Amino acid sequence: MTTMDQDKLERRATILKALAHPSRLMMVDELANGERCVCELQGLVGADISTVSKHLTVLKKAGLVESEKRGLQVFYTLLSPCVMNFFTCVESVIEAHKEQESRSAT
Amino acid sequence: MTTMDQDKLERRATILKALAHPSRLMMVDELANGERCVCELQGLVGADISTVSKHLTVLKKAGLVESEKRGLQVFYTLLSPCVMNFFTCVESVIEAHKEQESRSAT
DNA sequence: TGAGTACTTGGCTATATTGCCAAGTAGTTG
DNA sequence: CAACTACTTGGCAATATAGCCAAGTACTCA
Repeated sequence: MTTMDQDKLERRATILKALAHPSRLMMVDELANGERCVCELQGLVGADISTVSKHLTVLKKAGLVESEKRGLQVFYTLLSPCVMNFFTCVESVIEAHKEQESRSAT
Repeated sequence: MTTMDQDKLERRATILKALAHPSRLMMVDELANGERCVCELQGLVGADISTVSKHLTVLKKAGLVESEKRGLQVFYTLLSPCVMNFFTCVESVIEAHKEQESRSAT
């Protein structure tokens, strides 16, 4: 088959969508350095704890993180550090786009 | 700085968001094989041509593709084939998530 | 057990995204 | 120039996402 399965595309899109938010990117970046509790991530992104919790649910549903409750705290772990490799490419897109824009502005 | 610049996170999110749609993923996948006109991409995704055009605008604004008009047709080109590398990681997330789900269902 | 902490969920509003149709633009060709 | 093709844009309705507050759950510890 030349075209890709609709189901497969949707699952891929779900994962990319989960990453496609500034706060969630910030949390993923932080989790790349090791597990963090929700309160630590809240301190980082500076939103309501319920908002942070919902963002983490999005990441979890996508299969990007897992959580473990220990005592009063819930610790989140990044399951797929390979997503960090995305950013080299993403940055190159940003750089190329900047150049492109300044060229067209000329 | 330990936390990342808000602006940088937003630009990253914009690029990931641009990719985070089944139809756009399908188009990017197709464009990885070379430039395509809008009509070819329409045939692929099977939506209204205006819908396809708007999806392409999203990809273009993110800096992922560029367009060139030649005669009556507009040809789109993938500017950053490195995004194709994302999918190896994305697939591993999907696989790991499946296992995780079947484990927790036990 | 009762108060407190850490987190999740429900409910709501505001905003963004998606996709269609209709209308407009740009290039081609008789 | 008129009709046609390929595409883009405007406008709208349906749906999804984001974020806050309030309420609920789970665990701890005096």
